[in-house]
Amino acid sequence: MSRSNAKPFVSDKREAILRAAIKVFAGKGYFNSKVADIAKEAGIADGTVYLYFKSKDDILRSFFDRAMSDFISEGKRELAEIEGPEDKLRRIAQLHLERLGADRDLAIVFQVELRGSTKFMEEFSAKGFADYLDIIRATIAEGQKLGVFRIDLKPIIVAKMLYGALDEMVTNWVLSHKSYPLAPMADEVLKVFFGGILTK
Amino acid sequence: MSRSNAKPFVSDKREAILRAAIKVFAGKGYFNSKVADIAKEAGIADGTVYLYFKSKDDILRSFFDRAMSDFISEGKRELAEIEGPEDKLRRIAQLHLERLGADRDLAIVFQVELRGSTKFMEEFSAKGFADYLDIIRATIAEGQKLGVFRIDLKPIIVAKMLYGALDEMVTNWVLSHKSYPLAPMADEVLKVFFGGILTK
Amino acid sequence: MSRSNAKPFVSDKREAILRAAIKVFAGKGYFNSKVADIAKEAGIADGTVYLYFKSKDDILRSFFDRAMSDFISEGKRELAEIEGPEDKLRRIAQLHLERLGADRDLAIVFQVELRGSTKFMEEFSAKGFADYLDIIRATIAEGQKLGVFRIDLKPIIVAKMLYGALDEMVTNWVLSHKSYPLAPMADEVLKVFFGGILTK
Amino acid sequence: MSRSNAKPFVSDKREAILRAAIKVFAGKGYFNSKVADIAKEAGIADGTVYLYFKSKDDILRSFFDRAMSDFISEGKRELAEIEGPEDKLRRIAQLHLERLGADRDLAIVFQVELRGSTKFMEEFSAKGFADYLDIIRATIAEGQKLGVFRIDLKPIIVAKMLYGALDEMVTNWVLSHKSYPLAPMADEVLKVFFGGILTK
DNA sequence: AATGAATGAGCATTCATTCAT
DNA sequence: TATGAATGAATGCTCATTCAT
Repeated sequence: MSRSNAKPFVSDKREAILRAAIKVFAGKGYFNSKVADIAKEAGIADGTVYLYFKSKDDILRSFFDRAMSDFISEGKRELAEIEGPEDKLRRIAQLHLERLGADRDLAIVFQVELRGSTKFMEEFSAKGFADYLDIIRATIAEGQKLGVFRIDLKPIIVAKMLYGALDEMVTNWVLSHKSYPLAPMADEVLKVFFGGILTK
Repeated sequence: MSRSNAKPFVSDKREAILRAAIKVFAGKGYFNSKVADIAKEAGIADGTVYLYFKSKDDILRSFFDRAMSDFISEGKRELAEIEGPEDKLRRIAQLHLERLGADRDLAIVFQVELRGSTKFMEEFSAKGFADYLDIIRATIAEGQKLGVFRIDLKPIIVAKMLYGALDEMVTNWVLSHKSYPLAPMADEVLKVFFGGILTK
Repeated sequence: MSRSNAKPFVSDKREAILRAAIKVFAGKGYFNSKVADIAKEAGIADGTVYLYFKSKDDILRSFFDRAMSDFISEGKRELAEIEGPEDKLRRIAQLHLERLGADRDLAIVFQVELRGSTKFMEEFSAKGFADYLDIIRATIAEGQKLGVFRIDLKPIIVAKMLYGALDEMVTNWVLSHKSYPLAPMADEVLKVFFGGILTK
Repeated sequence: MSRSNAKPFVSDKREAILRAAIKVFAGKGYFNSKVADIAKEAGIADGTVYLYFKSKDDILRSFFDRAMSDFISEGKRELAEIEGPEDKLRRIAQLHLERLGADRDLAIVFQVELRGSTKFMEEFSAKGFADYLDIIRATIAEGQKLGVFRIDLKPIIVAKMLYGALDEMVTNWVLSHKSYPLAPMADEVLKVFFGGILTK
């Protein structure tokens, strides 16, 4: 019962293009990348790209959609097994930095290329990104209800803070010419996030 | 006592181009903006742009250089008059959000357009941005020495956290279709930053 | 026995562009010719030109390279079958004028457009042109060795003289609004060249 | 009786522009030279050029007109004092090479820049150049009438030959990276021109 | 006469996308 | 499906020329 006649290869080439695109976008930037560069990197002809994607735009969009929904579903699965809101936030932060820290090209595209136009940004923040932020927000609200987190804070703002802090760690890591592991920074961030910086 | 012999108009046109460019960049994105758009917005001929700037690139760069150095020098001036590190950080956060919250076009360019290419990003983060982050870091280190801030935190990471949190507030504000004042969020951020989110 | 599997069309378009370019350059001058003019003359899209040539410059250069090497190899082939140096020079002069006299556009580009910038001139004189002049020089030196030509003359100067004389015939012919056959002038030139103008 | 209020300064600046233009044209070619380059070389403002010349074109044209008429009137003056056609031709050849050999910039413009477009070429050959060629032709015809030159040669063709030979000497000298005196080549050319290259 | 800031038409080249094979 | 040659719209920048001062 071979699977070789099944449909898995359709997406194999789509996958290859996507991977090639990330590499190319990460290397020279979205606007400076040519479709021909992507095709060459993927080892296919220029025209073939258009059998799998509507446009250059569509590649970036598709990449984001998939990466984000992967990330979110993976996150939800992991979070389902965790009890306390504090541990949940910890896991979110760790996942965030682990995932991006494991693939520099992906991180570059997320932190830099995806931000390069209001058009993309608005579209993205309207999509998966809002979902992501909402998971954090809900966890914080849950913690407040349980009395674990301060009740005088607006959950959405706190969520943005955490996201912003993590995001900045990634951006700095991506732009830094030094090479250091990203994931461990999650704990540093959480130390402040949970306890504040004041001595008392 | 006429001012007519002064030479105030030399930079007037340069200024006009810069303002027009920010407006145009904010509206359609750097890569989608044509030099002709900027010229028309500034009410001058296309070629005139090149009497004041070397290239389209140079306009964005010049804008950033000036905005950043203005911001930093203004910040240093204000901070010089403030005593405690806690108040200093508070003022930094307020200035950050006041300044960007007062000019949406400027904010859009800072939050979105300036991030759109590793080339710009690396150049920018190497310049004024690093100075800015360093001011925050130094203030935190100062607070640690004075015993106001926890000594078990790495100042540079804490600085990035604060910056990242503020940055995220601005980005959300810029992309949001709702219209709300940005500056007040400084206090919300600081509440968490100073005190953490845990109840105890 | 179909030719449909042959690959004869690869250079057909390149050839067409080259021909179109010569016609356009001859008509309005290299600097006044637009790439779009060439494309239209060749019946292709503007961008297609760049599939076959690196730049507008490259078209002129390619034209010269090919014309010159064709000319030289044809000349060498013909000369190989000729015995005496006198007859060789005669054949060179005839070929020179026949070839250019047969294609006015080609002649215009050679006599006028190719001379329009020291950049081109230096490049061209460094290439095929020097080879051409050297063939004449060698033939003259050979004649001197055989005692057919005067020994008190410097071969390289005599070669330049002959070339210059022929060149001037072509230039005059190209610029003249009258239409007369160019080739017959070879004999006129040679009459003087061989015998001098003095009566004794 | 001072001449300082007379009109000589009008042409002083015109003269300066012309000189500057020759230098600039010789250095970078007519099409690559900017009017601003010429103005700077002449030490005046860009706009001032247009007080003395209608256009960039007009500068080149004016230069040629003046140089050519100077050359011809000087030639006629000198020739008037010479008796035999043989000596006349010798003097013409010497003057030709002396004049151009004495001013490399002028030579470059004459040999290279002036040839760069059929437009210029046709105009020039219609003007002073035809006069120049006619002086040579007339001298040859005169020599034929006097029995000094062979009667079986067409004077106009012989004139073009001499001109072409001299022209080639100048072009080679201009393009050569070696530095040698040009004027002495006149005698070399004439040796062939008068006596032919055959031993008998 | 002289200036030089301003103009704006002009153009080589690129590259996302198409389509005949 | 896959190809890659062909397309042609799009644009940053230059520079001859003008003109208010």
